[in-house]
Amino acid sequence: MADFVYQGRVYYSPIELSMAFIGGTWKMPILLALRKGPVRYSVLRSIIPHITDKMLYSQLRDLEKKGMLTRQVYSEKPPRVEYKLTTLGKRSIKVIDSLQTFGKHLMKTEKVAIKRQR
Amino acid sequence: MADFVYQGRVYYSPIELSMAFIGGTWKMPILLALRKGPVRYSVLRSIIPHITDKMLYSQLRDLEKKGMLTRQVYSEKPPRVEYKLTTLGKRSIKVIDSLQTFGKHLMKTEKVAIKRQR
DNA sequence: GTTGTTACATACAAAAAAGTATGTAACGGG
DNA sequence: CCCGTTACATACTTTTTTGTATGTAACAAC
Repeated sequence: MADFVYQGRVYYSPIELSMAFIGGTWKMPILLALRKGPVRYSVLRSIIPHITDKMLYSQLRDLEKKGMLTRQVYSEKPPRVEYKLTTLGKRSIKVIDSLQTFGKHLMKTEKVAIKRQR
Repeated sequence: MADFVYQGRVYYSPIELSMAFIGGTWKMPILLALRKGPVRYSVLRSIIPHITDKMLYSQLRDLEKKGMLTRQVYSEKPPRVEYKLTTLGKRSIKVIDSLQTFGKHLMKTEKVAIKRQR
């Protein structure tokens, strides 16, 4: 497989390209949060544990740029903005489900300690 | 989902744990290279494009530590070492296939430019 | 006895990703 | 008129990941 370029970066394989679309700490949690339909910015921030404004904002922009989701602004008094999966974004869900299934299996079989909440 | 700890690191979700096992630039190419059976160190280095000794070595050690593969040493004159998937490693293959399928789809539909070899 | 092969191993530097802190604009409520 | 909410936006720092360069030990071939 020959190397290729996407958005100014070099990739060595289709897998690497995949990871540019759904990899990193926050893209998959964001995509999963949108699987049932459009969700507001503030809701995303509240339902995704630990995420900060900076990461939510920058990952949403990146996912939008890559065609994984669309941003819809409603001109209301307190502004309302909703994010929604595109067809491509929906296609990524089955891949993410596969990763999640594997991760749940690991949690059952590996030495994983539940962390106390505080 | 509560946070949990594995090998001294905190994870927020099963997906993050999955990525610890197969994520990064080199783990998936290595695992795929082993799908048909045991492969020697030198063969891995020659069939995985762009990988360096340092990355191959450190990723093999990490995958071994995580129980994804086993290392078998044959005491021969020029030493021979073979790496082989465990049951867990084999289980990861279907997840990686899913990512690869998604990546191939992206290559067909996104603005991807093939890079000239040199 | 110099070079080559096999399979690592490590020091150090660069690059990429993520986190912290702070700010903004347009309102609305009290 | 000060505070809170919504949805960003940016500067800066820290952490993590990856890459570069170099070295080693045991032979074997020439």
